[in-house]
Parts: sequence; structure tokens; C-alpha cells
Amino acid sequence: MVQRPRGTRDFTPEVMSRRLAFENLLESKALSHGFKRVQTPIFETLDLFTAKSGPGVVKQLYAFQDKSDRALTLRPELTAPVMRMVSEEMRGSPKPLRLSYFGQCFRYEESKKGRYREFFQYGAELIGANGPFAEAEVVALAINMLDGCGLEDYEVRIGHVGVLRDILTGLGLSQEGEPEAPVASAMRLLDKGDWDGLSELFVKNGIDSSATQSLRSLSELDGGIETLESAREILTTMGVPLESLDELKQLLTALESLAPTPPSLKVNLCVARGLDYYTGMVFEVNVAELGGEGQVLGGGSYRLLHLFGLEDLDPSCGFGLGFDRVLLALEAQAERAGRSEVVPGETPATTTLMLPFRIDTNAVLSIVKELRDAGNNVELDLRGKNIGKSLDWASKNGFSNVVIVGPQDLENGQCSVKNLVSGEQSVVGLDSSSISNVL
RNA sequence: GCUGUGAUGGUGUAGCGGUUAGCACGGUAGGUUGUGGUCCUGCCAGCCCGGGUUCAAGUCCCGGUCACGGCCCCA
Repeated sequence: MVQRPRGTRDFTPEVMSRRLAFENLLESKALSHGFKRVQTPIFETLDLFTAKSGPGVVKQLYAFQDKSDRALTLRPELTAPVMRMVSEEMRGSPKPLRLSYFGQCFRYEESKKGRYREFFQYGAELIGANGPFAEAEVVALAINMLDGCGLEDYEVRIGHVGVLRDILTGLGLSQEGEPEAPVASAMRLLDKGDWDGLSELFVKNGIDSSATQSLRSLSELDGGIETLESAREILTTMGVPLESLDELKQLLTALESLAPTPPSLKVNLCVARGLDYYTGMVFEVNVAELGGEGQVLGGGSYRLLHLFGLEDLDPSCGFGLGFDRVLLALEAQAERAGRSEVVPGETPATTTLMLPFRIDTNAVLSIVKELRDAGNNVELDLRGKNIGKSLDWASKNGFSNVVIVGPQDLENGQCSVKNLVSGEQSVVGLDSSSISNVL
């Protein structure tokens, strides 16, 4: 038996109707915020991703040589391809750009629930604008998407790498160094909450251990916008500039107007997202019930466009949404609530079966066409069974109506339209508009 | 990268050394010369793959594959 490669999935019609509904929902949210969809190739040159993430990523890529020995790879994410596309196709487009994207990405990793080798990402990038309002627009889109699909019990964590960087350089840590700059090491340790490791790093760099305490109290601030006042006090005693913190406050204030209040919004200045191209606001969304793979969305302000000779567009801001993970969370939540509809609007439109019974099928074909042209979803019966079996089949296949046309109907110029849900049946004229009226 | 659990028709399961491998759902063909979601009958379809132990392996052992967990990492 030939089976699907590890970490990949097939999507049956039932599953696809849900996925399409979800994609459409995200798409309409993106459009309502002015983000226009783009698409880039499934594979790219390898150096696009090594330039962004370093040579270490290669072991996680589906990288290969083509027949002309070009080094290529299936894309592991979509931000870099979109940046590349902007530099190749949209240099002359008026800025800022609001772009959205959706597609599959590939990573060579151990697969498990919520983590696949082929996975789908929906994302948005706001390019060529920065500052609190740009960031608020991006975060607002993210929250509006999650809220719009009915996700519950998610936690949004917002931090600011700029604040963190100011603190750490203020303490005297260097932004240069091999193999890893002390500032970057500290941010990584902070993100993980490794306080012992952080103390050790500070001692090694001749920094007073009281700094660890201050950072710790900063990280323990737990709450929304109101915690910024406490943060301000801590930063002031540490002698750290407050500009970044003020920006974060403007962002959060704007967000309160632009998006619904999430189930949980936490300001956490120690969120660093582990990636060194983030420069300002960073945010991520977690759903606890997904367990270890609970992060469903992440993003922030970053500097990447300088890699393509577009320094003036840095920093930009964006996020990626884990399409599969949000769907898993929605499914889990729907099941817990005993709800059959997982994604709003996933229920398919009503469909009608045209059932010619012991007559020449040709007699109904033009009616089928007219019904379709009028916007109805119509399927022509191809099985030619008796009526009982046909109704049974239609019912099992989710049809909402059956149009029965038998020899007597043909003679009288009429037909029976049966509603399979209510069981009611009416006799109407054998023409598309009469039938349409009762569907 | 480390580690745990599991794998029987399309789906869900029973069997745990010797059975014609059972059941339910499903699919399909009928019972019915124009009315289903109730019933009856026939048929379709399975022990993940490769080694080993044994007179005998779906069942025990080893390896692989795949899935699902817990760390690490990331998204």
C-alpha cells in the first residue's frame, strides 16, 4: 500500500468545506483591514532563507538541487518570500503596502498533532510604515481574525524588544560578540525564563546581580495596559529610556478601539520571540488546550527588507497565523461545547437533486442548466434507481431538495419538489422558475 | 535531538499462541413497475512492513514505518 509521506495530510470534501470557510473568513477580515492577497512560489532559492535565518536552518528544510544544480528549497515560511517579492515586483508601488498571504509551508521536523511537515500559514505584512498605529493595525487584524472565527480562551502576549534591548544595553551588555552577542543571549534566556542562566551571564559580564531582580519583577508584571505604570517605575529606577514603553502604551490604547477585547491580554516585556530580526513590538497568541504546540499566531516589528536593498522600508510589521492549529483549537472547543459547527459559515449551501424517473433524462437537462444559472446548486441523478433508494441516497448525501420528474409529470407538465429536511412536498410546473420558487 | 504509548476491513471495535478472525457503521446489489432517513437478504472489504521464537504467530521477541503524547526546538 502506497501511503502519504510522513507529516502530510489529505483533505476530504467534508474537511475542505471547513478549511475553505475558514480561509474565506480570514480573507474577508484581511480585506476589511485593507490587506490584499499575494502569492509566491512553493519553492525558492535556498539562499533566501539562509539569508534570513542563518545557515542553521538548512537541516530543517526540504532543500534540493534541480536538474541544473540550482540550490532550491520548499518554503518553510512566507515572510521572506513576500519580502523578496516586494523587492522584485513592488519597489515602485506606493507605500505602505498591506499584503496578506496564505499557503502551505514545509519543514523537515518530527510531526505530531498540530505540527506537520506540510502546514498552512495565513499571514499579513504591513510594509513601509511603522510606529504604534501601524503596529496596532496589525495586531488588531490578528485579534479580529481570531475573534471572527469564534476562537475562545486564547491569550495574547505583547512585548517590546526595543524596551528589552534598551535595558540590556543600559546594563552594559554588548550587541556584538561571537558566537552570540550577549544582548541576544540575554533575550533568549529571558524569553525562556531561565533566571539562573541570566544571572550567570550577568556575572560573567560584570553586571550587578540586582539587575536580575529588576528584570524578574518586570517579567512578573501580569496584566494588561495598567501594568505599564509599574513597568515605568522599574525602568526609571534602572535608568532606562522610556520612549519604547510610551510607544507600547500608544499601541495598546489604539488597540482597545480597533479590536475586540481578547479573552486574555498580557503585557510581557520579556517576550523576545527568539528571533533577532524583531526590533520593536512583538506579540504571540497561545491556546492552552493545544498543549505543547499551543502557539497559534506570532509576529511583530522586524528589520528584514535591508536584506533586499530596501533599508528605507525597515522596520515593517506582520504576523503569521497557524491555520492548522487554529482549526484544531476550534474543533476542540466546538466538541467541548457540543457544537457541530466549528467554523462560522462552514455549513454547505442547500443543494438539489434532479431525479428523472423512468423518463428520458434529456427532458430535464435544460431545466438543470437554468436552475444552475439562476444560482442553485443542482446535481443530476446518474444512478437511475427507484425513488425510494434515490431519496435515501440523496438524504445521506446532504441534499436539501429533490425534484422528481416521472412519466405522468412529464405528461402534465409538472414535477414534485420534495424537501428532504421537512419531508414536505409540493407539485409545481415543470419549468425552472416554478421550481426555483419552492427550493 | 531525547523519550513514552499505540497500530485488526473505508470507519469504530472484539479476539491475545491453535477460531472458517467476530460485531457495528459504511459501500454495493436486491426484496419494491412512483416516495427515504424502519426492516430483511446477498455481496465487498481487514490482522502496518520485514525478520525471529514455536509443531503452530493477528497474538510473543527484534528492527522499520506511521500515528499520538512528554521534553528540546520552533511556527
